[in-house]
Amino acid sequence: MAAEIPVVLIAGPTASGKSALAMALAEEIPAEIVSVDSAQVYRGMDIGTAKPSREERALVPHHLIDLCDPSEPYSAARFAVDASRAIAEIRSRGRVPLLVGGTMLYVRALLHGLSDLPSANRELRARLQAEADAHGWPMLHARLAKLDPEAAARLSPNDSQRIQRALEIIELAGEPATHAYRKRAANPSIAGPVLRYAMEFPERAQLHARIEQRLHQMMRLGFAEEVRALYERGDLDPDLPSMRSVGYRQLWAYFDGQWPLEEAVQRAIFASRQLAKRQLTWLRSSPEIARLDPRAPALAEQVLATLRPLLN
RNA sequence: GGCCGGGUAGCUCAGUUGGUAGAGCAGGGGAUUGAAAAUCCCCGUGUCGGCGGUUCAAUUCCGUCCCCGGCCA
Repeated sequence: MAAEIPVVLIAGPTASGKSALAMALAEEIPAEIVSVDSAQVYRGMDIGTAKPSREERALVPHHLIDLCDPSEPYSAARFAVDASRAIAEIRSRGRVPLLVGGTMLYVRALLHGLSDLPSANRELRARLQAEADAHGWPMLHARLAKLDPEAAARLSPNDSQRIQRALEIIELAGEPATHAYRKRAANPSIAGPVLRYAMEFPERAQLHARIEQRLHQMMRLGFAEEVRALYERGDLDPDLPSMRSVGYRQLWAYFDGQWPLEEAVQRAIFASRQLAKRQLTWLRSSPEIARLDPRAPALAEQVLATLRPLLN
């Protein structure tokens, strides 16, 4: 039965070798890759997101890549829908879905689900942002404290995004966000067995070295030219989710004349390390995810040993 | 060789009218429900270049030496 085909999750911080493992697995079993990556969904953002190459994509079908233009925001909710559909389709072909990526909120949305809440509202957010620009987020936090004391207590007066979202839910749902969460419990978006793995170097320094090497490699491949093309389009701005991505943000500031290229590169490396640290924090709160040492010999075999028996 | 600046946290620097010091960045830890590669919270002991001297007390004043800039020879 198709739904019984296991799904394999390969998570882990940036530059930890997730894609290489996925490709190695796909050589051994009939599989398709589902990207779990909030930046690879954007078209024209290839080098800086370490998007799989054309050759890799010809070898193994990849999903949830190049879904939208950098001018439009994607979201965790859309991901949950898109990913569960992709997983169902792959299973219906009798193949194994490999979920590969480091966007841990997306992993969570898929594995644990999201509550059924109103989606983002562009006009409302613009209005709240304008208020924040005029009076500061602490003022909006104070307003939230009146409408939903519980939510306000959880949030820092400076946590712009979550304050904005909480106020958005209240306005659109007509009730405090805290109540809405309770009434609409989250449900997992995928059924059936899920093998969970995460790539994690035993030493942080090893990851840091790989991150730095990879950023320099991206520069050699023309990362700066890629960002220049986006910068010169004229219709994008640095507040867009796409342009806030690691590397793109720093290179954008370079083209904007804020600092020299060398500094932009150094800052991009810092931002990558900080991203990796946050990804590892997510991972630590998920002990049910098995750890793999990226340098271990015959890595793919370790996973296949568990996976193969489930495929018959 | 002479003169002038500097040598303080991994880096860039502030500061102490003498009572052993603090910011930014980096780094570490945490949170994480439709922007998540985002957003936010917490964490700062380091022979204050070395050695002497003055002093109850020196990173701070004095001497000397070393190192790094700049200018002059």
